[in-house]
Amino acid sequence: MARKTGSHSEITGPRIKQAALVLFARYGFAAVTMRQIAANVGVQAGAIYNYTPDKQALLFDLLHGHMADLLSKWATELVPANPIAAIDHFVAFHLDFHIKRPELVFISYMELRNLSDSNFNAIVEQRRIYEKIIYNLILSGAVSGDFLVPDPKIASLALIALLTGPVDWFREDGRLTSDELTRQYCILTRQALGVSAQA
Amino acid sequence: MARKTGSHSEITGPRIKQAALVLFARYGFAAVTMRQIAANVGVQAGAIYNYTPDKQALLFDLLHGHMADLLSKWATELVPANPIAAIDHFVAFHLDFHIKRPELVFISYMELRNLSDSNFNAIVEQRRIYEKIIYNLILSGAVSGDFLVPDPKIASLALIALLTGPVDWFREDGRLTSDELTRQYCILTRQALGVSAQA
DNA sequence: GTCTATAAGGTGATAGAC
DNA sequence: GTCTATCACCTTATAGAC
Repeated sequence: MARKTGSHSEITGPRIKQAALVLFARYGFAAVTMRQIAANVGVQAGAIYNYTPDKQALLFDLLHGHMADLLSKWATELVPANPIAAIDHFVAFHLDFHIKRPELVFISYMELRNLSDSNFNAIVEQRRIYEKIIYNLILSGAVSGDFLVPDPKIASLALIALLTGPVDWFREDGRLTSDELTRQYCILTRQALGVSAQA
Repeated sequence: MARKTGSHSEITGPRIKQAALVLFARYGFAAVTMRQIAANVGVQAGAIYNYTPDKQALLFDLLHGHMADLLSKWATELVPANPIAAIDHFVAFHLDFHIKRPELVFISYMELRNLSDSNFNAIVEQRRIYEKIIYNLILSGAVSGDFLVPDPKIASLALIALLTGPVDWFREDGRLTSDELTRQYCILTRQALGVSAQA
C-alpha cells in the first residue's frame, strides 16, 4: 500500500488481456479500438502500450496462449490404451476444455485472418498438432478393428467439428449438465465411428 | 452502346454485392471499407450509395438472401418418406448447398454480431426454421425406431455442426470428389444416428 | 449514374510531463 | 506506470457538378 496510486503493473496487464478477449469476442478484432479496451480496464489508451507493443500482439498472445494451454493440458492426460476408451477420454477432454473457454474458442476460429503471416503460421502449426492427436486415436481404432470409418482423416475433421459445436450453444445453467453433454457426445461419437453396440 | 459511358445500372449493383461478399469473407465486415469495395468494382466510393443505403444493408442483404435461397431450395426438394432415405437426402442437399457457397456460409456465421438488432432477429428466425427441418427428420426417425439417439434436439445441433464442417476445408479440386464427400458423410451421419448396419 | 470534394469524427500509436 | 496532447491518417456518408 506504499505504492503510488497510479502504479498497478501486476494487475493491469492481465486485465488488459481479459478486456481484449471479451471485446474481441463480442465485436470482432477489427471493430474494437484501443480506447475501448482502455476504458474497460479503467486506464487511458496510451497506458496499454506499456503492456503490449501493438494491437496485433494482443490478439496473437490470446490465440497462442489458448492453443499452448490446450496442448500442454492434453500432455498431462492419462490416455487409455484401448481405442474406444481413448476416444471417450478425448471427447470428455475436448468438450470440457472448450466449453469452459467459449470466447477463446470463438476468436481462435474467427480472427485467424487478422493475424500477420508469421503469427498465422504459428497458430496453424499448433492446430495441426492438435488435429493429429485425434487423427492418431481414430487411426489406431480403425487398425484394431474397433472403429469402422471410410477414411480416418475425414473422420477426424468431422469429429472435431462435431465436438466443437456445443461451444456455440451450451450454457452451464442450461437444461443440460456438462456431464450429460459429455455422455451424449460420447454416444454420438462412438456411433459415428461405427463402434458396434455390444462394445 | 448508345449509353453514356458512366451508366451501368444493371451490372454495377450485382458487382457491388459480389465484391462486398468476397471482401467481407476475407477481411471481415468491420475491416472492409466502402472504398475497398468501390475500388474492387471500379467505381468511386460515393457511387455505391446509389445501390445500398449503407454498409449495414449490404451485409444484411447478403445474409438474408443466402438464408432465403437455402429455405426456398429445400422447399423444392422431393423428400423420401422413409427416415433413413430422408436423412441421406438432407445430407446430400446440405453438403451440396453449403460447399458451393463457402463465403456466404462463413460470413453468415461470422458477421451475425455486426447486424443491427432487427436484422439480427430476422436472420436468427430463418436459421431456426432451417434447424427445425433436420430436427423433424431426426425426430420421425427416432419415433419410427430407425434412429437410436439419446436426444433428437442435441443430435440435430450436433449434425448441423458435423455437416457444415467441410465448408472450412473441402475444395472442388482436392483429393476428394464431392460425390465421395457426400458418400462418407452419409455413412458418418447414419452411424451417428445409430442406424443399424443392416439397414 | 458517376464523379469530386468535403463534413464530422474516429483510428493506432507516440512524446513528454508527472 | 499513467496521463494528456498530438500526429498522420482513415472512416462513413453526403452535396452538388456533370
